Amino acid sequence: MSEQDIERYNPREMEPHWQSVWAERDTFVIDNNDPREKYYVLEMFPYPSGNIHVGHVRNYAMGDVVARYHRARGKNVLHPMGWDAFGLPAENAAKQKGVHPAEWTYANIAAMRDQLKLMGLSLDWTRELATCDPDYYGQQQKLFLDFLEAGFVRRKKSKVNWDPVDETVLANEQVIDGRGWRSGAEVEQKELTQWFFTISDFAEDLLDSIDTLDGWPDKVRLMQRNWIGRSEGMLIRWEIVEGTAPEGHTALDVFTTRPDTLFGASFMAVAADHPLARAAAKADPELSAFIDKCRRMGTSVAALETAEKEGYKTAIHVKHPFDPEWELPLYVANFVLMDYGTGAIFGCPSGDQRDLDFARKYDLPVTAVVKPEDADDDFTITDTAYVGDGVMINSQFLDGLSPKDAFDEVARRLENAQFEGKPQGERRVNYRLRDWGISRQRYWGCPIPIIHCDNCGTVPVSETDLPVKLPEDVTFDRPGNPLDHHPTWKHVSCPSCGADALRETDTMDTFVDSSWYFARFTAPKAASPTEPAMATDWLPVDQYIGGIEHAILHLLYSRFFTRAMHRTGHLKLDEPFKGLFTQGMVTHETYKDKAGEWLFPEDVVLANDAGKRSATHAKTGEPVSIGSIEKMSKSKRNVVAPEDIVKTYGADTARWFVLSDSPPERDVQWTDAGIEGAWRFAQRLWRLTAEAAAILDAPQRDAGETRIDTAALVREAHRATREVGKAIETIRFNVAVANIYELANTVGKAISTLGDAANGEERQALSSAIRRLVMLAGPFVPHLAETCWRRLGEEALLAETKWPEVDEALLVEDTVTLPVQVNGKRRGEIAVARGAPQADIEAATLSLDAVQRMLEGRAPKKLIIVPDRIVNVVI
RNA sequence: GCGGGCGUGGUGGAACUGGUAGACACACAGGACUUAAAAUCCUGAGGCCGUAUGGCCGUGCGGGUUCGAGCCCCGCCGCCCGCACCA
Repeated sequence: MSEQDIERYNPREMEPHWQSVWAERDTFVIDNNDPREKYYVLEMFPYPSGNIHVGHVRNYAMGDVVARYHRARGKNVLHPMGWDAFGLPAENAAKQKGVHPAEWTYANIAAMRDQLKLMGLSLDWTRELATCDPDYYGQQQKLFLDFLEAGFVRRKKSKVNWDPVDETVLANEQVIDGRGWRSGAEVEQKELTQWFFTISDFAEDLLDSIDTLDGWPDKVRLMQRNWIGRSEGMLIRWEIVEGTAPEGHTALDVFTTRPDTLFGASFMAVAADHPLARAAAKADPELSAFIDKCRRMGTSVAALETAEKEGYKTAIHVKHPFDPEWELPLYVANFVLMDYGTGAIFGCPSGDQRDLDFARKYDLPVTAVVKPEDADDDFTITDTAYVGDGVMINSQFLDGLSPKDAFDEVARRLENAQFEGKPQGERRVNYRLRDWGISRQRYWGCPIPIIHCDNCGTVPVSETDLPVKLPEDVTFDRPGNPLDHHPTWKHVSCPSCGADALRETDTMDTFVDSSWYFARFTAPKAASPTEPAMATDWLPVDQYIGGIEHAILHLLYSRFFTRAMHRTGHLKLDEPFKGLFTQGMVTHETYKDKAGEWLFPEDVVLANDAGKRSATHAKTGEPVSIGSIEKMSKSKRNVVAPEDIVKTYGADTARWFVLSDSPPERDVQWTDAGIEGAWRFAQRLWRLTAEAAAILDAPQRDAGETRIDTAALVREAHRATREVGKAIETIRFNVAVANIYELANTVGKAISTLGDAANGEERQALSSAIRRLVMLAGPFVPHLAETCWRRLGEEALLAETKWPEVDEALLVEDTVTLPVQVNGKRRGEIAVARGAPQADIEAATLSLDAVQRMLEGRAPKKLIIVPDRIVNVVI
């Protein structure tokens, strides 16, 4: 057959064709009543910025492979797509371009939907949702009200992280290095009344249940554990020496994880915002000034690291729980945090470096209370605190105990001691996890359905009045929240007493929107937040795929939401995501011109001269310096546009490239050579199919000799089927790709040996192998595979065809090649029958030249035979 | 500081449960086809020595366990990530 007979595969023609065929046939629209086993695969939904980037391509290509594979395995697969559509960029666009956030957002969604559709993803678009749609956020308001009623919502005054540029509140986790995660502005402390979800009440369950999430990466589980931050300790009540503290303050509660070091205490310290500090400051201007100074202290890493431990000594003293004569001074200290534990500590300088630094600065006593096992009895602390295990010293009745036993002894005694009608100490588990503040002073978010009435306080909006819709006529010409500036929207009458009242003008953190969308997808048009029966059928999500940047917040919030929705009757499970996969980023080289300006890859011409790479500017011809490989970002201009790639090479090639080579959890580097390699493979798969089809279409060659090892060809096809299936199931797409290549190589060799016709046996083997090759490639390059499938004479759509079975019996070879080692070094190999008797293997081994040479006539000391695996001769 | 991960050819990476290290791909070199180029196909290749049969070395470094270690153990080095004044 000549070259001309095989046209090149043209994705520009075939990709839209198959996409319209799938759409017309509703191939990917699911039927809830389908009795087959259900499988839910979900990729983290995108923010509608207006453009799909290559990272999205990789994320959605992965999900699509999983979806198409499981569909081929005969499952009813839910694979939906939606838009995380609320958020600040829409308001920024409104400010900068004068376009309404809704208009901007929906235009972006339309553009991105078109781009996504180019990729040929097997999505059920009938379930599409956008969080900015009142149909969605109205249901979210319903959830809020149900949570409020169930006690999962609190309103409290709290110090908040205020972003002065965005004029909004940020969650602790949205503050990175003391700066707003979006604006980058230095965050200030401000006190506001805020709405909170009581996620901290769920801390224990959220922590313990991590153990059950065995489909999650260990790394993410660990990150969540650390974030929740459980620590076991004691709450100890210290008596304040009468007359030293302001009226009404008689006790100081302290949380400690080291009650064993109680006899090493030399001072007490409270946070600047501690009620006792505030009370004392009223009569002490100097203390008041110190507290102000603490508040002004930045929260940036630099500020924290350089800030010296400082304290202000108050007149207040407390009594040691085990010795009423022992009085300790109370400091207000800048390193004590108000929102961890009780905001008060006892300082034990010998056992804590911070306390030691503080003690040295203020000349406080340092008593060692734990000495290392092997230290002398006169063990003392100089400039390093001892935090390790050992033996208690200088601690009266605790002397000689281990710290752990000392802990128990202190707990026992203080639990039995009474102070102000309560035990003086109690065992207590403390969590680092704080409640989730959701109030945001923004327009483009879900309104909090609450009305503030002077008579009735905070009144929930009646359910029949939901959704509380965002007003459309808003302006962004001044800073702050447009809802607050709106002339009429916030003025309503109280649902309870009818008096004039005000709407809550804060909207919800956008993390709320993404905390339950996976559940909404199971019944996206339901009149309630979920249809519990549907949700029960589909959830948990079998495979969730997204970026590692959401390892903590989004996933933790979603876990909390699922629990809260369970308790309010919307769901019947606690854990939303059975399988989780966090994929790596897409990176690209960076380029700079002589002036140090970043350059787009398309403006750079690369040259490779015997391994030496150089670059010049495409237009000016001036030299360009090649910089480091970085995550693709607009600021560094090291981006490629998926649309351009799809136009040039087609979606299949892009999909194939982002899934080849690099393990999915690792970063992948985008290179021209890589995408061209993928393009070549696509053409090769098409050519192999066409060549195989030509042989199969040709008249059968008369039964003559069989020129290829047909058994080996079929075996390789089955082996590849097994390996590719295994690799997809374990999300190792690069391994799947390698196995597809191997099969392609084998098929290619067979075709070139066969020429243009084959005998019956050869035809059968070739037909089987090429069909399997196309089927295995299907989830990765669906349009191309569909085209090949048709070329092979198949009538049905590949997308509706079952995954091939693996005949394990075919994979067992009759003879095996055993490597033969001498003293652990490979010296040769023998071919024996599978399961051959030891004696045969021994004989074959000993007759090897290499073995005989090494033995020099001696008998081997030992002969280790691992059946069907390896032989090792020990001399 | 605390916690976790990773380290394999020129490059991305494979390697079952401790059993032939380097699959597969990229880049490279040589060859075929072509007026030429592109495309395609074939061949080669971890390093060192050797014409070759072959030998020695080799998975960050140093030790150890084992018939056998990329994989297990101990001690280092380097890089990456998460958390970080959390009592």
